[in-house]
Amino acid sequence: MAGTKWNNAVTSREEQHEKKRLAVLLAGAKLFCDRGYERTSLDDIARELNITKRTIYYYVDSKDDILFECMKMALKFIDDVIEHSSDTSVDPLDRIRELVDNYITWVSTDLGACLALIRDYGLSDIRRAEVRESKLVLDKHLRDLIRQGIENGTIRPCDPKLASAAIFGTLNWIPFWNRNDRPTSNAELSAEIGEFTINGLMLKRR
Amino acid sequence: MAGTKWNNAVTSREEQHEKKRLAVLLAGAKLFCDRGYERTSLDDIARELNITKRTIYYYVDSKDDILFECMKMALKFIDDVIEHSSDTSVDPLDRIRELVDNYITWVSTDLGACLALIRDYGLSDIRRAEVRESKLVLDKHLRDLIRQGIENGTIRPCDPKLASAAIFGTLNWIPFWNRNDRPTSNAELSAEIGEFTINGLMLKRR
DNA sequence: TTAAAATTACACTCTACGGTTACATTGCAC
DNA sequence: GTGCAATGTAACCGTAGAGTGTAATTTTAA
Repeated sequence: MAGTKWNNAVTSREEQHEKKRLAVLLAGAKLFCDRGYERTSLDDIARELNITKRTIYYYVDSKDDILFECMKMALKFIDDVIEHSSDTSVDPLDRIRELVDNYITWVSTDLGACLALIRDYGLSDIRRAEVRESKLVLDKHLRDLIRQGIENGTIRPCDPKLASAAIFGTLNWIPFWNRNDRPTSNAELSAEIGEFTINGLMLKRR
Repeated sequence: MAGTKWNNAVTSREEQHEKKRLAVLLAGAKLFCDRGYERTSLDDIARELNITKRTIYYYVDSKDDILFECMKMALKFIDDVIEHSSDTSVDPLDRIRELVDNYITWVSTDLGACLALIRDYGLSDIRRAEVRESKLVLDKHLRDLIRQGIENGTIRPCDPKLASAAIFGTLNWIPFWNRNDRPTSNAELSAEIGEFTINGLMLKRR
């Protein structure tokens, strides 16, 4: 029964446990994004998975945990993004472009959207600090790239902090308007939003 | 006593009533923005104003009402913005610039920030539709300006819908990161974010 | 086959909060 | 100085939802 409900291949017990735990977190992420953290009950999540609330507690300790684990997973992606745009032989502007593309793809998933859509009010102070710290790391990274581009001469002189905020604004805003039945494709987002941000940074040739 | 608490000048009863009602709404807006709608209790709002919950109900019918009235007030500003950028003798790009500046100023207030920060989940279907409609009107207006700029030749060819979304992204994101003890000034925001958005739209001369 | 793991059923506690009420009290406006 | 508006006090109700305890049942890896 459980096998069919959770739709898992036959694997070791431990693997299955991890998979099911993940399913709980993902269902949470989806619902949190769709209707907000506070307005999502554990029964909602249970219903989404065709299980009982009690089972959820078999995999996580609390509702807060679900949110926090989602955010932690989402934030782990940041390492990858930074990694992917850290080849110093590539022009900063191109590295920014790649970062933007990766971020667009990520923020279009339920897990990624959590970072933009869900405020961190519900988290404990320590956890909130942890989340904010991770976000700040990425922000710092982008600011650095912008700074390099300015020195480089490819990016117009500007305040890297505010330019970074502007870019993350366009990116984080995507799930606010693009979560619907007929979302704009990532390719299109990348083409238009990507172009917009790069253009916003670029030096005008006169 | 009431006079000191609410800090009102001596005026007619009706005026005072309206003023105090407004104070309730503004206090609500502030707290909703600071800690989220769901996490703000009516007692919180009452405490903020040094009054009792009972008094709040003397001015509004429900918590929902507070949010809705805040949003309605915030959205009324949209008419002004559209009005202010409707002088067809001015270049579309300049009109966009003015719209951006006005929006930055507005979104930096508690009331304006409501529009960006607070999701409309809590509202009834009718009210939510009303809010979304108003937002859409502004969105359409910006898209129009962009379209005109493209025809004009001052704005590079792009999808007006996505360009508009990108711009509102940078703008709406401001209260997400700039609500703190030492916020970046509107002037600076306007200079940097404004420049960024305009630059993002502009045609590059090669 | 079997023991452990996974899941359910379900009743239950506890708390927070929205919303309401009755009544008393204050104080302004005319 | 009287009457109404405004506010306070202090209960109270109802509900929703997080989280728990436990026993029974089903599933499944070994």
